[in-house]
Amino acid sequence: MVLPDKAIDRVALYFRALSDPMRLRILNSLRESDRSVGELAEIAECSQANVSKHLRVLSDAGIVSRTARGTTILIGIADPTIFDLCALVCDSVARGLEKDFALHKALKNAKRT
Amino acid sequence: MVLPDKAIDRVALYFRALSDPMRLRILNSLRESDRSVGELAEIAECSQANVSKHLRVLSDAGIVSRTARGTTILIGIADPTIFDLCALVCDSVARGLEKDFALHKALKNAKRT
DNA sequence: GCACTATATCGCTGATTAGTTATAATCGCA
DNA sequence: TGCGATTATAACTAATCAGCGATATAGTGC
Repeated sequence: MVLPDKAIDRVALYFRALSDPMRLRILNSLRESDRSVGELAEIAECSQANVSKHLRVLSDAGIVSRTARGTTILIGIADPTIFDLCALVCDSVARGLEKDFALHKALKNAKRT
Repeated sequence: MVLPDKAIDRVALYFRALSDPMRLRILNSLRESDRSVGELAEIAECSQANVSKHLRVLSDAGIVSRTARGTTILIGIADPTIFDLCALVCDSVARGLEKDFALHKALKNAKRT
C-alpha cells in the first residue's frame, strides 16, 4: 500500500503530539474529567504558559477540545482514540521491559558459570 | 490511574520514534518483507547514513529488529503493534479531515445565504 | 594480508522545540 | 468603565534533531 506523503505527514504529526511526557501527563489527567487550563497547570506541575502551548499542539492535532465556560476554558478529550493508542503502547513497552529483564537475568546466570 | 514518570517517558519515547515521516515510510515499506539497510535507503530516497540513524531510533524503541545476513543486515518489524497503532491513527486523521471538509462546506453554504 | 561491499558513526549546520518571563487579549463583575 | 481572573501570545534561550559529507568498522572473497 502506498500512502501519499501528505497522509504520512499527518500521521507523523499526530504521533508527534503524543511524543512529549508533559503532554501525556496532561492527557492522562483528562481521563477522569474535563479540566480548566489552570487546573492542568497545577496537576502537571508546570507554568500556565507552558501548558497553554502544549494544549495548542494537542488541539491542533484534534486530540483535545476547548469549551469556553465563562472566563475559564474547559479542556476535554476530543479523540478518545488516544487511550487505545496508549494502552497498546503500554503493553508493548511492558513486553519490551520483560524481555530486557529476561535477557539481563540470562546474562547474569551465564557469567556465573 | 497514576503512572510513574519513567513509564510515561518510555511511552513518549515510543511515540517519538513514530513521529517522523521518514521513519513511517521506512516502516511502511517493511510491511511487505524484511529489507536491507541499502534497500530501505533507496525506497525512502534518502542517504544511507540518514537511514542508519533512523533505524537506530526505531531499534532503540524496540520497533525494528536487525539480523546479520552475511555482510548485509536485514531489518524487520520486531513489534507489529505499530501497524495497529498506525491503523488507529489513520482512522482518526481521516475522521478529522471529514470533519474539516464538512465544516468547510457548511461555511461555504452559510456564506451563500 | 588486500580490496570490496555494507553498515555505523562522527562532526557539523540549520531548523525545530520545550521551557522561561513578560505582556497582551478576553471575559465577568462592581 | 475599570478591575481581577483566566488564557494566549511574544521574545528569548538552551537543548534536541534531521540531514549531509566524510570516515570508521566489519564481514567476504581473493
